[in-house]
Amino acid sequence: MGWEQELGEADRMWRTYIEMAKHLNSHLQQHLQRECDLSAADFEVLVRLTESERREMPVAEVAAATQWEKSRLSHQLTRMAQRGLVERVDSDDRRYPDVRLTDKGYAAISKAVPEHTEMVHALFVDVLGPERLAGFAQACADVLRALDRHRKRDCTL
Amino acid sequence: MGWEQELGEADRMWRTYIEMAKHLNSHLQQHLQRECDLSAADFEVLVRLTESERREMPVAEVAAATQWEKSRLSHQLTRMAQRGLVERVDSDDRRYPDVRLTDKGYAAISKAVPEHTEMVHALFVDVLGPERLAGFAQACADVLRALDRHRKRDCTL
DNA sequence: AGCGCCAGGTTGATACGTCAAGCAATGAGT
DNA sequence: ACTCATTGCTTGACGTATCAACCTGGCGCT
Repeated sequence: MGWEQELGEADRMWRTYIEMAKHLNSHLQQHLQRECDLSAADFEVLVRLTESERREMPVAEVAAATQWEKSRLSHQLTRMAQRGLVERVDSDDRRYPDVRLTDKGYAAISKAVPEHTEMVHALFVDVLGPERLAGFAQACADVLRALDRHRKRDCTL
Repeated sequence: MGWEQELGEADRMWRTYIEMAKHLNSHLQQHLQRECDLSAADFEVLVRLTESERREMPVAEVAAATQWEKSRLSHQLTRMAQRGLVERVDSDDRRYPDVRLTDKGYAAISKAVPEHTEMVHALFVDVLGPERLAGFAQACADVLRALDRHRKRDCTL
Protein backbone atom coordinates (compact mmCIF):
# COMPACT_ATOMS: atom_id res chain seq x y z
CA MET A 1 0.00 0.00 0.00
CA GLY A 2 2.73 2.43 0.80
CA TRP A 3 2.39 5.32 3.16
CA GLU A 4 1.16 3.53 6.20
CA GLN A 5 4.24 1.40 6.63
CA GLU A 6 6.44 4.44 6.54
CA LEU A 7 5.51 5.58 10.01
CA GLY A 8 8.26 7.81 11.26
CA GLU A 9 9.38 8.17 14.83
CA ALA A 10 7.09 11.09 15.31
CA ASP A 11 4.03 9.22 14.14
CA ARG A 12 4.73 6.31 16.43
CA MET A 13 5.04 8.75 19.30
CA TRP A 14 1.75 10.28 18.32
CA ARG A 15 0.17 6.88 18.42
CA THR A 16 1.61 6.28 21.86
CA TYR A 17 -0.03 9.44 23.05
CA ILE A 18 -3.36 8.45 21.50
CA GLU A 19 -3.20 5.05 23.14
CA MET A 20 -2.37 6.55 26.47
CA ALA A 21 -5.16 9.08 26.31
CA LYS A 22 -7.69 6.45 25.31
CA HIS A 23 -6.78 3.98 28.01
CA LEU A 24 -6.37 6.53 30.76
CA ASN A 25 -9.71 8.03 29.93
CA SER A 26 -11.61 4.79 29.82
CA HIS A 27 -9.99 3.58 33.01
CA LEU A 28 -10.94 6.68 34.96
CA GLN A 29 -14.41 6.65 33.50
CA GLN A 30 -15.05 3.03 34.36
CA HIS A 31 -13.79 3.55 37.87
CA LEU A 32 -16.09 6.50 38.37
CA GLN A 33 -19.02 4.57 36.98
CA ARG A 34 -18.42 1.45 39.04
CA GLU A 35 -17.55 3.05 42.35
CA CYS A 36 -19.71 6.16 42.34
CA ASP A 37 -22.36 5.50 39.70
CA LEU A 38 -21.41 8.70 37.90
CA SER A 39 -20.61 9.20 34.24
CA ALA A 40 -17.79 11.51 33.26
CA ALA A 41 -20.40 14.06 32.22
CA ASP A 42 -22.15 13.83 35.59
CA PHE A 43 -18.82 14.29 37.31
CA GLU A 44 -17.91 17.36 35.34
CA VAL A 45 -21.20 19.10 35.97
CA LEU A 46 -21.10 18.31 39.67
CA VAL A 47 -17.55 19.61 40.01
CA ARG A 48 -18.48 22.87 38.34
CA LEU A 49 -21.42 23.29 40.67
CA THR A 50 -19.27 22.86 43.74
CA GLU A 51 -17.20 25.76 42.52
CA SER A 52 -20.02 28.03 43.57
CA GLU A 53 -20.47 28.97 47.21
CA ARG A 54 -24.20 28.44 47.12
CA ARG A 55 -24.12 25.12 45.28
CA GLU A 56 -26.10 26.91 42.63
CA MET A 57 -25.35 28.82 39.46
CA PRO A 58 -26.93 29.96 36.19
CA VAL A 59 -27.02 27.37 33.46
CA ALA A 60 -24.99 29.67 31.25
CA GLU A 61 -22.16 29.64 33.75
CA VAL A 62 -22.02 25.87 33.73
CA ALA A 63 -22.10 25.97 29.96
CA ALA A 64 -19.17 28.37 29.88
CA ALA A 65 -17.17 26.31 32.33
CA THR A 66 -17.71 23.01 30.58
CA GLN A 67 -17.61 24.44 27.08
CA TRP A 68 -20.51 22.24 26.11
CA GLU A 69 -23.28 22.95 23.68
CA LYS A 70 -26.30 24.35 25.37
CA SER A 71 -28.48 21.51 24.17
CA ARG A 72 -26.12 18.88 25.44
CA LEU A 73 -26.07 20.56 28.81
CA SER A 74 -29.82 20.83 28.85
CA HIS A 75 -30.27 17.12 28.16
CA GLN A 76 -27.65 16.26 30.73
CA LEU A 77 -29.31 18.40 33.38
CA THR A 78 -32.66 16.80 32.62
CA ARG A 79 -31.20 13.36 33.19
CA MET A 80 -29.36 14.43 36.32
CA ALA A 81 -32.49 16.08 37.67
CA GLN A 82 -34.42 12.85 37.10
CA ARG A 83 -31.82 11.02 39.15
CA GLY A 84 -32.02 13.65 41.86
CA LEU A 85 -28.44 14.90 41.57
CA VAL A 86 -29.41 18.48 40.71
CA GLU A 87 -32.55 20.55 40.49
CA ARG A 88 -33.58 23.42 38.28
CA VAL A 89 -34.41 26.62 40.10
CA ASP A 90 -36.15 29.64 38.66
CA SER A 91 -34.08 32.72 39.31
CA ASP A 92 -35.35 36.31 39.31
CA ASP A 93 -35.03 36.50 35.55
CA ARG A 94 -37.15 33.64 34.31
CA ARG A 95 -35.24 33.31 31.09
CA TYR A 96 -32.11 32.10 32.77
CA PRO A 97 -32.93 29.38 35.29
CA ASP A 98 -30.34 28.26 37.80
CA VAL A 99 -29.15 24.78 38.57
CA ARG A 100 -28.65 23.69 42.15
CA LEU A 101 -26.74 20.81 43.62
CA THR A 102 -29.04 18.67 45.75
CA ASP A 103 -27.88 16.97 48.91
CA LYS A 104 -27.74 13.71 47.05
CA GLY A 105 -25.61 15.32 44.38
CA TYR A 106 -23.35 16.80 46.99
CA ALA A 107 -22.95 13.44 48.67
CA ALA A 108 -22.10 11.82 45.35
CA ILE A 109 -19.47 14.33 44.37
CA SER A 110 -17.99 14.37 47.85
CA LYS A 111 -17.35 10.69 47.56
CA ALA A 112 -16.21 10.81 43.96
CA VAL A 113 -13.66 13.60 44.00
CA PRO A 114 -11.19 12.08 46.45
CA GLU A 115 -11.35 8.72 44.74
CA HIS A 116 -10.88 10.26 41.37
CA THR A 117 -8.00 12.42 42.56
CA GLU A 118 -6.32 9.42 44.10
CA MET A 119 -6.62 7.57 40.83
CA VAL A 120 -5.20 10.48 38.87
CA HIS A 121 -2.24 10.60 41.18
CA ALA A 122 -1.62 6.88 41.11
CA LEU A 123 -1.85 6.63 37.33
CA PHE A 124 -0.45 9.94 36.20
CA VAL A 125 1.01 12.42 38.65
CA ASP A 126 3.09 9.98 40.66
CA VAL A 127 4.14 8.02 37.61
CA LEU A 128 5.77 11.06 36.05
CA GLY A 129 7.16 12.73 39.14
CA PRO A 130 7.36 16.49 39.64
CA GLU A 131 9.81 17.58 36.95
CA ARG A 132 8.53 15.41 34.17
CA LEU A 133 5.00 16.38 35.10
CA ALA A 134 5.91 20.04 34.79
CA GLY A 135 7.47 19.44 31.39
CA PHE A 136 4.45 17.49 30.30
CA ALA A 137 2.06 20.22 31.38
CA GLN A 138 4.17 22.82 29.64
CA ALA A 139 3.99 20.81 26.47
CA CYS A 140 0.21 20.58 26.80
CA ALA A 141 -0.03 24.31 27.32
CA ASP A 142 2.02 24.92 24.18
CA VAL A 143 -0.18 22.63 22.15
CA LEU A 144 -3.21 24.44 23.51
CA ARG A 145 -1.78 27.75 22.38
CA ALA A 146 -1.09 26.34 18.94
CA LEU A 147 -4.68 25.17 18.78
CA ASP A 148 -5.97 28.58 19.73
CA ARG A 149 -3.88 30.24 17.07
CA HIS A 150 -5.09 27.74 14.52
CA ARG A 151 -8.71 28.23 15.52
CA LYS A 152 -8.41 31.99 15.26
CA ARG A 153 -7.12 31.65 11.76
CA ASP A 154 -10.03 29.36 10.84
CA CYS A 155 -12.58 31.79 12.20
CA THR A 156 -11.27 34.80 10.36
CA LEU A 157 -11.39 32.95 7.07
CA MET B 1 -16.94 24.19 50.20
CA GLY B 2 -13.33 23.32 50.84
CA TRP B 3 -11.37 20.80 48.85
CA GLU B 4 -11.92 22.15 45.41
CA GLN B 5 -10.20 25.43 46.06
CA GLU B 6 -7.10 23.65 47.28
CA LEU B 7 -6.01 22.55 43.85
CA GLY B 8 -2.30 21.87 44.00
CA GLU B 9 0.19 22.39 41.22
CA ALA B 10 -0.20 18.81 40.14
CA ASP B 11 -3.95 19.04 39.80
CA ARG B 12 -3.74 22.18 37.73
CA MET B 13 -1.29 20.42 35.45
CA TRP B 14 -3.68 17.52 35.19
CA ARG B 15 -6.39 19.89 34.14
CA THR B 16 -4.13 21.39 31.54
CA TYR B 17 -3.62 17.95 30.07
CA ILE B 18 -7.35 17.26 30.08
CA GLU B 19 -8.05 20.52 28.32
CA MET B 20 -5.41 19.87 25.73
CA ALA B 21 -6.64 16.37 25.03
CA LYS B 22 -10.22 17.52 24.68
CA HIS B 23 -9.49 20.38 22.33
CA LEU B 24 -6.96 18.54 20.23
CA ASN B 25 -9.33 15.67 19.80
CA SER B 26 -12.31 17.72 18.83
CA HIS B 27 -10.27 19.81 16.44
CA LEU B 28 -8.92 16.80 14.60
CA GLN B 29 -12.31 15.17 14.54
CA GLN B 30 -14.05 18.21 13.13
CA HIS B 31 -11.41 18.62 10.49
CA LEU B 32 -11.78 15.01 9.41
CA GLN B 33 -15.54 15.33 9.29
CA ARG B 34 -15.59 18.58 7.35
CA GLU B 35 -12.85 17.82 4.86
CA CYS B 36 -13.26 14.11 4.31
CA ASP B 37 -16.74 13.28 5.56
CA LEU B 38 -15.30 10.66 7.91
CA SER B 39 -15.92 10.25 11.62
CA ALA B 40 -13.04 9.32 13.88
CA ALA B 41 -14.45 5.81 14.04
CA ASP B 42 -14.59 5.55 10.26
CA PHE B 43 -11.03 6.75 10.07
CA GLU B 44 -9.76 4.24 12.56
CA VAL B 45 -11.40 1.27 10.85
CA LEU B 46 -10.16 2.35 7.45
CA VAL B 47 -6.60 2.78 8.71
CA ARG B 48 -6.62 -0.69 10.20
CA LEU B 49 -7.86 -2.16 6.95
CA THR B 50 -5.07 -0.56 4.96
CA GLU B 51 -2.64 -2.34 7.22
CA SER B 52 -3.50 -5.53 5.38
CA GLU B 53 -1.97 -6.26 1.98
CA ARG B 54 -5.25 -7.43 0.52
CA ARG B 55 -7.35 -4.58 1.89
CA GLU B 56 -9.25 -7.29 3.68
CA MET B 57 -9.10 -8.94 7.08
CA PRO B 58 -11.18 -10.93 9.55
CA VAL B 59 -13.51 -8.89 11.70
CA ALA B 60 -11.78 -10.25 14.78
CA GLU B 61 -8.51 -8.75 13.66
CA VAL B 62 -10.03 -5.32 13.31
CA ALA B 63 -11.59 -5.76 16.71
CA ALA B 64 -8.22 -6.64 18.22
CA ALA B 65 -6.50 -3.70 16.55
CA THR B 66 -9.08 -1.15 17.57
CA GLN B 67 -9.81 -2.69 20.95
CA TRP B 68 -13.48 -2.09 20.41
CA GLU B 69 -16.39 -4.14 21.60
CA LYS B 70 -17.58 -6.59 19.02
CA SER B 71 -21.02 -5.06 18.93
CA ARG B 72 -19.72 -1.57 18.41
CA LEU B 73 -17.59 -2.78 15.56
CA SER B 74 -20.48 -4.68 14.04
CA HIS B 75 -22.73 -1.62 14.07
CA GLN B 76 -19.94 0.53 12.71
CA LEU B 77 -19.26 -1.90 9.88
CA THR B 78 -22.94 -2.01 9.03
CA ARG B 79 -23.06 1.75 8.70
CA MET B 80 -19.83 1.89 6.74
CA ALA B 81 -21.09 -0.86 4.43
CA GLN B 82 -24.26 1.13 3.81
CA ARG B 83 -22.14 4.09 2.82
CA GLY B 84 -20.07 1.88 0.57
CA LEU B 85 -16.76 2.32 2.39
CA VAL B 86 -16.33 -1.37 3.17
CA GLU B 87 -18.04 -4.63 2.34
CA ARG B 88 -18.52 -7.84 4.24
CA VAL B 89 -17.05 -10.94 2.60
CA ASP B 90 -17.71 -14.52 3.57
CA SER B 91 -14.46 -16.34 4.16
CA ASP B 92 -13.96 -20.10 4.09
CA ASP B 93 -15.17 -20.41 7.64
CA ARG B 94 -18.66 -18.94 7.55
CA ARG B 95 -18.56 -18.03 11.22
CA TYR B 96 -15.92 -15.38 10.81
CA PRO B 97 -16.67 -13.13 7.88
CA ASP B 98 -14.02 -10.78 6.54
CA VAL B 99 -14.25 -7.08 5.93
CA ARG B 100 -12.89 -5.58 2.76
CA LEU B 101 -12.00 -2.04 1.86
CA THR B 102 -13.91 -0.94 -1.23
CA ASP B 103 -12.43 1.36 -3.83
CA LYS B 104 -14.51 4.17 -2.43
CA GLY B 105 -13.19 3.45 1.04
CA TYR B 106 -9.67 3.37 -0.28
CA ALA B 107 -10.13 6.68 -2.00
CA ALA B 108 -11.50 8.20 1.17
CA ILE B 109 -8.69 7.03 3.39
CA SER B 110 -6.07 7.96 0.81
CA LYS B 111 -7.30 11.51 0.96
CA ALA B 112 -7.77 11.58 4.71
CA VAL B 113 -4.49 10.21 5.97
CA PRO B 114 -2.18 12.88 4.57
CA GLU B 115 -4.46 15.66 5.71
CA HIS B 116 -4.75 14.18 9.14
CA THR B 117 -1.03 13.63 9.40
CA GLU B 118 -0.37 17.16 8.35
CA MET B 119 -2.71 18.41 11.04
CA VAL B 120 -1.07 16.26 13.67
CA HIS B 121 2.29 17.66 12.74
CA ALA B 122 1.13 21.24 12.71
CA LEU B 123 -0.65 21.02 16.04
CA PHE B 124 1.47 18.57 17.94
CA VAL B 125 4.70 17.22 16.53
CA ASP B 126 6.10 20.49 15.27
CA VAL B 127 4.90 22.41 18.28
CA LEU B 128 6.93 20.26 20.64
CA GLY B 129 9.99 19.67 18.51
CA PRO B 130 11.99 16.44 18.51
CA GLU B 131 13.39 16.27 22.04
CA ARG B 132 10.31 17.38 23.87
CA LEU B 133 8.24 15.07 21.71
CA ALA B 134 10.44 12.16 22.71
CA GLY B 135 10.09 13.07 26.37
CA PHE B 136 6.38 13.40 25.99
CA ALA B 137 6.05 10.01 24.32
CA GLN B 138 8.22 8.43 26.99
CA ALA B 139 5.93 9.85 29.63
CA CYS B 140 2.91 8.45 27.80
CA ALA B 141 4.55 5.05 27.58
CA ASP B 142 5.22 5.11 31.31
CA VAL B 143 1.63 5.99 32.09
CA LEU B 144 0.52 3.19 29.81
CA ARG B 145 2.68 0.74 31.72
CA ALA B 146 1.26 1.97 35.00
CA LEU B 147 -2.22 1.44 33.60
CA ASP B 148 -1.39 -2.10 32.55
CA ARG B 149 -0.04 -2.94 35.97
CA HIS B 150 -3.12 -1.47 37.57
CA ARG B 151 -5.43 -3.38 35.28
CA LYS B 152 -3.66 -6.65 35.97
CA ARG B 153 -4.13 -6.14 39.67
CA ASP B 154 -7.83 -5.43 39.16
CA CYS B 155 -8.33 -8.56 37.12
CA THR B 156 -6.67 -10.88 39.60
CA LEU B 157 -8.79 -9.59 42.43
C1' DA C 1 -24.15 -39.81 13.05
C1' DG C 2 -26.31 -37.21 16.56
C1' DC C 3 -25.69 -34.24 20.58
C1' DG C 4 -24.69 -30.21 22.95
C1' DC C 5 -21.00 -26.73 23.57
C1' DC C 6 -18.73 -22.57 22.46
C1' DA C 7 -16.40 -18.69 20.20
C1' DG C 8 -17.60 -14.94 17.56
C1' DG C 9 -20.97 -12.04 15.22
C1' DT C 10 -25.27 -9.88 14.86
C1' DT C 11 -29.37 -7.68 16.62
C1' DG C 12 -32.35 -4.79 19.59
C1' DA C 13 -33.11 -1.72 23.53
C1' DT C 14 -31.55 2.10 25.80
C1' DA C 15 -28.50 6.10 26.92
C1' DC C 16 -25.79 9.87 25.18
C1' DG C 17 -24.22 13.70 21.78
C1' DT C 18 -25.31 16.80 18.01
C1' DC C 19 -27.98 19.46 14.98
C1' DA C 20 -31.83 22.28 13.77
C1' DA C 21 -36.02 24.17 15.02
C1' DG C 22 -39.00 26.09 18.57
C1' DC C 23 -40.16 28.83 22.61
C1' DA C 24 -40.31 32.33 26.16
C1' DA C 25 -39.04 36.56 28.45
C1' DT C 26 -36.75 40.89 28.08
C1' DG C 27 -35.46 45.32 26.03
C1' DA C 28 -35.31 48.57 22.14
C1' DG C 29 -37.77 51.19 18.59
C1' DT C 30 -42.01 53.48 17.25
C1' DA D 1 -48.18 50.65 25.20
C1' DC D 2 -47.34 47.45 21.23
C1' DT D 3 -44.32 45.06 18.24
C1' DC D 4 -40.51 42.70 17.31
C1' DA D 5 -35.66 41.28 17.49
C1' DT D 6 -32.53 39.05 20.52
C1' DT D 7 -30.80 35.85 23.64
C1' DG D 8 -30.61 31.73 26.02
C1' DC D 9 -32.96 27.47 27.14
C1' DT D 10 -35.57 23.41 25.76
C1' DT D 11 -37.31 19.93 22.62
C1' DG D 12 -37.24 16.38 19.00
C1' DA D 13 -34.98 13.73 15.64
C1' DC D 14 -31.17 11.32 14.28
C1' DG D 15 -26.49 9.10 14.53
C1' DT D 16 -23.56 6.70 17.61
C1' DA D 17 -22.03 3.70 21.93
C1' DT D 18 -23.05 0.21 25.22
C1' DC D 19 -25.29 -3.78 27.28
C1' DA D 20 -27.59 -8.00 27.12
C1' DA D 21 -29.77 -11.42 24.59
C1' DC D 22 -29.64 -14.23 20.71
C1' DC D 23 -28.21 -16.74 16.57
C1' DT D 24 -24.90 -19.69 13.91
C1' DG D 25 -21.62 -22.67 12.26
C1' DG D 26 -17.82 -25.60 13.52
C1' DC D 27 -16.00 -28.91 17.14
C1' DG D 28 -15.53 -32.64 20.47
C1' DC D 29 -17.94 -36.28 22.87
C1' DT D 30 -20.56 -40.53 23.18
